[in-house]
Amino acid sequence: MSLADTSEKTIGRLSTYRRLLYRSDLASQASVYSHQIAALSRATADQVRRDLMAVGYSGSPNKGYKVNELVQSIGEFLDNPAGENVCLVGIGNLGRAILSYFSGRRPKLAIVAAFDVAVSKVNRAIHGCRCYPLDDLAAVAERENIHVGIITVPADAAQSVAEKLVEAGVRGILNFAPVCLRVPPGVYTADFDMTTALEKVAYFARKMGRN
Amino acid sequence: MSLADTSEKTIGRLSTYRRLLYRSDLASQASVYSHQIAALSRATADQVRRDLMAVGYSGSPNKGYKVNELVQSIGEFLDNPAGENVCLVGIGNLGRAILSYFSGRRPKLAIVAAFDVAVSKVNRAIHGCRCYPLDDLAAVAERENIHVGIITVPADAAQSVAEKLVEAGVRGILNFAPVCLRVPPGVYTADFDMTTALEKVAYFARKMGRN
DNA sequence: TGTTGTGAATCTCTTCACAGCT
DNA sequence: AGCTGTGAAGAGATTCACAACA
Repeated sequence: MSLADTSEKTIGRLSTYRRLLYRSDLASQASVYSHQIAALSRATADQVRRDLMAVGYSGSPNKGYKVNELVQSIGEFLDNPAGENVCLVGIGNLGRAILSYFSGRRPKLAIVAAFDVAVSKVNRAIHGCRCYPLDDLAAVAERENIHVGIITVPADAAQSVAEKLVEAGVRGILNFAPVCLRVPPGVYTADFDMTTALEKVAYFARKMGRN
Repeated sequence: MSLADTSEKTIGRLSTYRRLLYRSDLASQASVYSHQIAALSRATADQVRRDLMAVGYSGSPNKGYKVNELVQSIGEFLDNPAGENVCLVGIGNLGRAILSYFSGRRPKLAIVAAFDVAVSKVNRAIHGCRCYPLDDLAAVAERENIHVGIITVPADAAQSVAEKLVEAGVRGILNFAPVCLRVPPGVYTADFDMTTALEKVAYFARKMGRN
């Protein structure tokens, strides 16, 4: 339980290490070295060890880290022990794809409600997730104890949805709309824009060709 | 046309500035100050000016930047003047959502082909994009002059798809599968994992609540 | 006065280097 | 010998501060 803040980059990498450990053939081994984790991810062995300092789990020299203990320690560091209920606003193509992606995947980080303004899209279940009218957001968020939200509405609706989420008690927002949300202090926002991601890839693909 | 490398972060922000300028009410104004761009994005005015140094477009003191010229200069810096054709591999829920997202949006950065191994999904058009069997990738990539790819296949197929893309001449990959791709030097890869993105938001949402 | 463009300082993150362990 | 954990150095990104300008 370190008191120092952990950087966004480290948190992202810890999440990645855990996920890669689940899947890889290393999961069947009893123990793993930092350089093996590095080989799976985009990190160096140094960086892996540095990141693991934050979680406070120590490996042993010459034996490395016990895989199951390491995964559990990362979980204790990253996850809310009580679980985290998430909602999604905007049941379009992307919203549905995300519901499908998370469906039944992680009980401790589950999308438990989806919202939309369109009457035709609500009052049913999509990929196991209940859909409600946007007007019910505050009530459902309180009832279901939701503190994290995903925004997949069009750009011009995103800011207004963000404000409704904050008012409903949401403290963290993952935003896929192509705007930068303005939220009060105490609320964390991550913007992910598909166009920017693709433009970056196209730019560096072209630049690397030059050398 | 600066010879110095520009950082990934700056490229991402330049893409963001341009996108925000398109949409905001600033687009109708003749000129814009760095602090106005900063207010739309998550950057500071200092950072905006520093980033714009890379594109080589100069504003004028007391009048700022001419919006149309600025947008055009960023375009000349970021975009391939010949345009960039993109393909997508993996026609699942997420793949279809991405096809829909980019459909008709940017002629210079268009998804012109989609691929899947499932026979039932190919030989038709989705959101205006032609779908082919994965085996046709090399032929179609050459014919359509494709050098950027998007991966939306399951985790265990992603590495193999990445290798096929590279062999077909792709130099940049945007990967949505939850693995870190191994690609040869000269190929640029960006991994975006939805679970990691959401876990980061949940983590910081919880931490901020403490203070 | 209020802005741009940019050197210099600061802050953050990564990598190096190595002591200590098994 | 080969690993972990970590102080210290180095690299990279951001912010400060201010000259030049309109």
